[in-house]
Amino acid sequence: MPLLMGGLMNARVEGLDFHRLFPGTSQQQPVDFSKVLLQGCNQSAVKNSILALRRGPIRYRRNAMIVCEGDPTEYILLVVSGVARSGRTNRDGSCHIAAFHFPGELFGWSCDLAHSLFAEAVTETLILFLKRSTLLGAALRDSRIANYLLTATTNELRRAQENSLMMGRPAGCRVATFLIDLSIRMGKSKYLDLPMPYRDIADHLGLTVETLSRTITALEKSGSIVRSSWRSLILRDHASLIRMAG
Amino acid sequence: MPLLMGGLMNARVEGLDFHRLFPGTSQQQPVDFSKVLLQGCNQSAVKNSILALRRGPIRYRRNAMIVCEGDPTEYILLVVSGVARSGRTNRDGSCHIAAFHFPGELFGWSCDLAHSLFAEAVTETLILFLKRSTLLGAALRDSRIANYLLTATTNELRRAQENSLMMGRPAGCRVATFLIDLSIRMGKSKYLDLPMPYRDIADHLGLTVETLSRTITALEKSGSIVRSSWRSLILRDHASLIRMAG
DNA sequence: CGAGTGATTGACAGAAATCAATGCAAGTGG
DNA sequence: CCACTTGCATTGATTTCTGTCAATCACTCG
Repeated sequence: MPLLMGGLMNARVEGLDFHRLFPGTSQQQPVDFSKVLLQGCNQSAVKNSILALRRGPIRYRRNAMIVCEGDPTEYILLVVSGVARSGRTNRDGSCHIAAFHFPGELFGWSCDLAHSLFAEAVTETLILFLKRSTLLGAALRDSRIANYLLTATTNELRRAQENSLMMGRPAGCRVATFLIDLSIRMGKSKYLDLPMPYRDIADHLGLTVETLSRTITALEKSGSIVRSSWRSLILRDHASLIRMAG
Repeated sequence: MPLLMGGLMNARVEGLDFHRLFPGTSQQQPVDFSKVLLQGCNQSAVKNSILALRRGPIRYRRNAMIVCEGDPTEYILLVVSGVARSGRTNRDGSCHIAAFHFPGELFGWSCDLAHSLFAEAVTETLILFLKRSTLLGAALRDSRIANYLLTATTNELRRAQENSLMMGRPAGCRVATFLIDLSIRMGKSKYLDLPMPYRDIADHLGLTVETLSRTITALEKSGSIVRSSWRSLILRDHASLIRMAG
């Protein structure tokens, strides 16, 4: 276990044995939270902000609610492993997923008192809770932490903007954009295992599952992608996908 | 001229006489930039960041380009007066407006080297250019400035999220949401003068001007709003608008 | 006054939603 | 080990909404 191994390995939090919470780790290979944090950013100073840790990590099962809309924004969420989604349920029952969150990503940040979006676990997910006030205090003392938060927020802003621009485009374009984006975020350029059900993707893209299914079938027929197995895609023709994404 | 009157009134910048640039001001009532800054935030410390001012204010005519997509992100933009829009032009010629920006709002922030969106003047607009590197340096020294930037970015993020959620909904809902939001941002609850043409609103909502026009006509027929004159609306039935916005 | 921009209205076409049924795989319990 | 259930995905038929094309109108500006 190289590099950043400070005093963090003793991060037994509130009586929870985190080795049991991290399926992939053993007592011999303790988890370094600062490493997870740094996945999202290249500023090493942020390691200190881990000290703001107060609660967690907590493990959530598939579809488990992490925070509700309207919950006080006491904590900021950091994905350690798995995938989370944030969004909103409309009064008519329809649901819109604003974003998916991958390991190393910070989300749930807000300047309001209440969360404007819910957060749920897409897969089995491990979430680290950072106390908002503590983090803000740390940011006030250490401007490098403030800069980290600024960078994280700016990235999320960029993503949200791209998303809202995409929503005005036809279905094929949205799906192609989503697939490309997902393959980049998951670090795979060719083989893509969708971690979330079609239902979620449709809710994210503002489509119905039926339209999504038809669109993916069309992409397959056109030869841009191949379905290797259940929720496993092969992006065969990157160029044509990018062309569709416009 | 109360309160914040520091040494800022002598803010003659690069040979420009800003009294000529501010139509509403005279030599006797110099403009206090920090006041404009503070419209967007309640942190008085930010006044210092005005020192990062390097270029501007510059006045733009209707539809004038302020920054292009791909321009280096050397400067952050602050709307002093008027309204600006930011967005992107697709290869097929269609245009999406990501956001409108009102006085006191900071935009064009990015962690990338190039602007991902263009910025244009909707009306006659006065823009203050804040040098990115200077502002970042100030943020490093003074964490209160960093916090101001964080707050501004978080607000923009919130707005972008709301926008992308809205884009998945039917036309009537989008228009109602937009009108309510605009009336709040412009500080009017009842009488609403649209500062931008229908073309821009349509591009922002992902609709065509025709659909927008029809939707507004429908809103008028249903009694929710009344058109008092050219681009002037009266929001007659707030409750029903909010109901439509869902 | 005429030209031009921006908004409105109508007829029509096309894309996506909706409704409904089927298929497919994983997990459950006997 | 096998029916059975359940959750997801697919496919087809039909409707609804929105975009497109085209004509007209209203207002502003030169």
